[in-house]
Amino acid sequence: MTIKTRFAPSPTGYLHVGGARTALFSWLYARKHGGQFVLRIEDTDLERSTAESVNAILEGMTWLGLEYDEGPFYQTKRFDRYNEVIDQLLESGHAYRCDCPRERLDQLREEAMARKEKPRYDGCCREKTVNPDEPHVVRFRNPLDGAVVMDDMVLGKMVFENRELDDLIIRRSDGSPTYNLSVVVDDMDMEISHVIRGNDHVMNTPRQMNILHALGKAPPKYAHVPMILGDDGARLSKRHGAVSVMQYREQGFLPEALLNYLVRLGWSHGDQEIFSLDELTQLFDIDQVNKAASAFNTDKLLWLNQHYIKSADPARVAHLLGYHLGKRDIDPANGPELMDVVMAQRERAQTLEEMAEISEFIYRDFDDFDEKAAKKHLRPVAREPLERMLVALEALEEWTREKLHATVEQVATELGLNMGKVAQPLRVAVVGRAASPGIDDTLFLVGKEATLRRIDEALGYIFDREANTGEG
RNA sequence: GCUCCCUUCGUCUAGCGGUUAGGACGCCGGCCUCUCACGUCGGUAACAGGGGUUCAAUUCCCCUAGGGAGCGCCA
Repeated sequence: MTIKTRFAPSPTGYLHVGGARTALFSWLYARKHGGQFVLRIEDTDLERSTAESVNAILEGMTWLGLEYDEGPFYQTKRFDRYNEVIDQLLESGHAYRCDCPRERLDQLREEAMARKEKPRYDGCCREKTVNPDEPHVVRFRNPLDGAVVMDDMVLGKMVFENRELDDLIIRRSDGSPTYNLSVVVDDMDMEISHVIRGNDHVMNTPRQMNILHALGKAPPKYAHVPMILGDDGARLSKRHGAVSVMQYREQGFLPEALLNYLVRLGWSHGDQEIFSLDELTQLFDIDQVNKAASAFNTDKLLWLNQHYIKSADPARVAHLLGYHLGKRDIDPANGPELMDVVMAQRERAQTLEEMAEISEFIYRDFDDFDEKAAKKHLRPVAREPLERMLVALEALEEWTREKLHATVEQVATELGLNMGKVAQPLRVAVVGRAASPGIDDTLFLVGKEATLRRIDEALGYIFDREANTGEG
């Protein structure tokens, strides 16, 4: 059997992490088995589907690198086919027209709830003959007894009693097909062998299997993957911040980090945490996926992201960093080689956004010293080391890390101080705060001109402080 | 309310009848060190509860509790 999976989002919002993981699982499953992966846009809800959402989903898939072999298919372009199937069902008696007014349906629901029963359609029109020219919907004639058995690849064997199911609408009064009908037709026509989807679809499965059965087709294999919960264990929602995959890019995450994080939510391979896509296509399997929902933990994602920032090709990281610097109105061309910045900062940043932030000092003078840092390091005792550094650096002809390191070391030795006593005031003077890459890297990246200017500024600051407090 | 599903450290998880219940993130501490990090070493912390089955249950069964999903002319 040739393996074919699909990812079928509805374009009513952005691609979120839950959808992305489902897509990843489907993609991996297809890749692992040398099969095909299909992208299908489920836009039968004309009211809520938008072109922006379609673009956002396509963009998200591209960013993640989940390329599809077929599609994107749009259900709105297949209405004729769905109607053909509905008519076929009508003809064979597996479906019937229903003209129950909405008010009656609402009332039915309320009454059932009041009786503490599950709200279901009562089958009122099952045996009625409804005029096709009058307003009506088409319902699927679900079997009244018996049971549907689904052998789910993650949930295991599940049995649904037909009497728990009601006659679902498969064609709306406006003539458009509904979800449960169109998925069945599409999965059938596109020869999807494995339906991998979110847990929220479990209850649809027996209905879809019944429709398939009425059509005389064998059902595909199903795998219902658990939901992803928010940091707080509650259902993931907009309240949790970045739920859209593209927001993670904006925040400076690498796609491989997000993918690696997502695949470990519900799936594992022994104690291994880091997986390349190649490894995953070898190791992943859907029946090892957990049944229980899992909570999204941003701290772990950050850890993975830093791991990938550290191990990714610096040239690529540099390119990406350029984008994030640009968001801060910084033109990387007006500074050192971006690669040098990356090499100096990649062990200090968990995201590219953070890397851009902590690298600002390289490109422009800061407005104020960090209060705590200045208080601690820009004290009168630091005046002499800084004055000496100023002179020594001014005289330095080769602005290299080696020379810079030697200079700092020499000044420290001359004054009988340890490195820290010189490097820290110098760091605060040049960076504005107490944390930065090694002092030689820091000075190298800032450049001679800005370094001298900022040391001078810092000396002025110390001078003012001495004058004001009488410290000394 | 009804139907179905789930339940190991705070979080992600390993475990598939006999383990000092393992790893990872986080957190705490040591080392490294010019700062911050990185790295490294160590520590903290879990089988939801109750019944069975068994020589033996985290592992199998049942019940309870808690959590989730579904119950649309949404997907």
